[in-house]
Amino acid sequence: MKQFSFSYREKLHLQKDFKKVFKLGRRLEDKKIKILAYKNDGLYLKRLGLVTSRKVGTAVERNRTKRRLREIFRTHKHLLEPGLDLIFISKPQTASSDYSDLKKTVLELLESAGFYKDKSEQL
RNA sequence: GCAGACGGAUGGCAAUCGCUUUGCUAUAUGUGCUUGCAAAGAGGAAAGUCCGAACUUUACCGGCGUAAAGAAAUUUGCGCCGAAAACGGUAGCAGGCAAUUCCUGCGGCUCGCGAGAGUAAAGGUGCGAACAGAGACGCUUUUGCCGGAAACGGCGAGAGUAUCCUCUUUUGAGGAUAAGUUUUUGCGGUAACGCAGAAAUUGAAACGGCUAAAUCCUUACCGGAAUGCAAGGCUGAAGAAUAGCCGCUUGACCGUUAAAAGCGAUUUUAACGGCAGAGAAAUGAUUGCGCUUCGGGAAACCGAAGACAGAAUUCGGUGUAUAAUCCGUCUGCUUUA
RNA sequence: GGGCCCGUAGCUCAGUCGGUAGAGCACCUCACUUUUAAUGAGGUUGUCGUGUGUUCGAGCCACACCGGGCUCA
Repeated sequence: MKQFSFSYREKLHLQKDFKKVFKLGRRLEDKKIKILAYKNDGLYLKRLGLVTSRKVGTAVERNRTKRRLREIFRTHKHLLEPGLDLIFISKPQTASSDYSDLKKTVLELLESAGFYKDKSEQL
C-alpha cells in the first residue's frame, strides 16, 4: 500500500460507523475544530469521516474545508496508530484559518491525545 | 481630449504528491473498491428556482378503435390519439424557436440635446372612506339654494381645454386661433399604425367622472391534465443498510469558420474542434513562474492583496452577484488641422 | 436535487373579493395600600422583512432581493 494514498475504504460512509464513533469515541476540542476518535480493534485501517454543517459557510467554503482536512489526514496518517476511526467536525473558524495553521492544530490535538505510534514502531 | 450610451471577451500557467471516471494492462480470489500506464475531470453565472421544454409515471379527463359481459342502456380490459369538456396560459402588429412571460423587426406613449432607456396595450360590468359636491352609485331612509300653498319647475361645482379679442358692474355671453376628442375621406403599410384633408365639438346631466386579466365576467388564440430523476425501472433476500445496478450523460448539443436565404432574430449546408458524471458526494496541497493594484526602496528587489462563487437527470431563456483588465460600435461637447 | 410555506406592536398571533391596521400578554400613568403584589380606570407601542412596479389608493396584487422553516428516499 502506498504511503500517501486515500482510498474509498479509508472513508467512513455508513451510518453504523458514524454512530459508533459518536457514541463511544473520545472528544478532542479546539477553537478551530472538534475531533472524535474511536479505537477499532477489528481493523488495521485508519478511517476518516467529515462533518461540515451549513454554519461553516457557503458551498465553496465547506468544500475547501473538507478538502484541506482530507489532505491533512492523507499526509500524516502514517504517524497514527492503526485501527483508528476519526471524525473531523468543522466550525466557522475552520474555514477562515489557512492550511498551515489548521495542520498545526490538528496534529497537536492528536499528539496530545496520544494517538501517535511509538517511535520504535515508526521505524 | 472630456463626458456618456450600448454590446462583447478574459476570469492565469507549469511541475510533484493525492482524488474521481473511462480505456488498456498485470496478477488470479489474499483488507481485489487491487497493480501499472494513458486520457479526461466545475461556471459565466454551475447559483436563485422566475419561465419554458425534453424525458417519466398514472385507480386522471375526453375521443376513436377493438375484445369480453349483457336482452338493451351500458360496464370493464387493451391499444391509439388529444378535435371537444375541464384546467392552465397568452393579449399592439408581424415574424423566430422544440417551447415560453424569451428573442428579432416594426408601431404607440413617456424621459433624455443625443446615442438610447423605460413602459402600456381586446370588450363589458363594477367595489369604493381618493376628486369635486349639501348629497354618490341610484334609490330603501335623510338631504342644498331659488320660485311655488302644493304638485312641480329651475340652478352651481364636478368631463368641453388653452390663448387672444369684443361686450358686460360682476357672474357670464359671443368670436378667432391652437391642441385634444368623435365621425369621415384619400394616400402609404401584410398589419399594428402613420401622413394629409373635411365636418362636428352641441344638448342633457345626481344615471358625474375615475378605477380590475399584475384579484371579476366575457371574447379570441394556444396547450389534454397532473407529476417532477427523491420521476421511474430492475436485481437481491435478512449480518438489510441511507443496499446495488439502470435511468446517467453525444444531444432540439456547444463553439469557430465559410457559403446561401433574411433588415434581423434565426434557418439550411459544409469543414474543423469540443463535450465532468460524484454518491458522508471527485478539482486539493506544496513549490516555481507570470499579470494587475497597493506599500517600501535611487534601483535591483522585498512585502501584502487579487472578485462572485462549486456540477447532482438534461437542455433553452430570463433576471440576481462579480476584483481587475481588454475590445468593438455609437452619441454630445471642446480643441487643433 | 425537487416541491411548498412564513416574516404585522417587546412576545404570541388576527387582518378571506385592495379603501384610516387590531386582540391577548407585556409596558406606562392614576386610584386603592404604610409599601409591593393583586384588582379597577385610562393610555402608549408599528417605514406590515427590503426595493421596484400595477392602481386614484397596496399589509393584501406582480416581480426581484434578504432572512427563517417544512416536506419528498
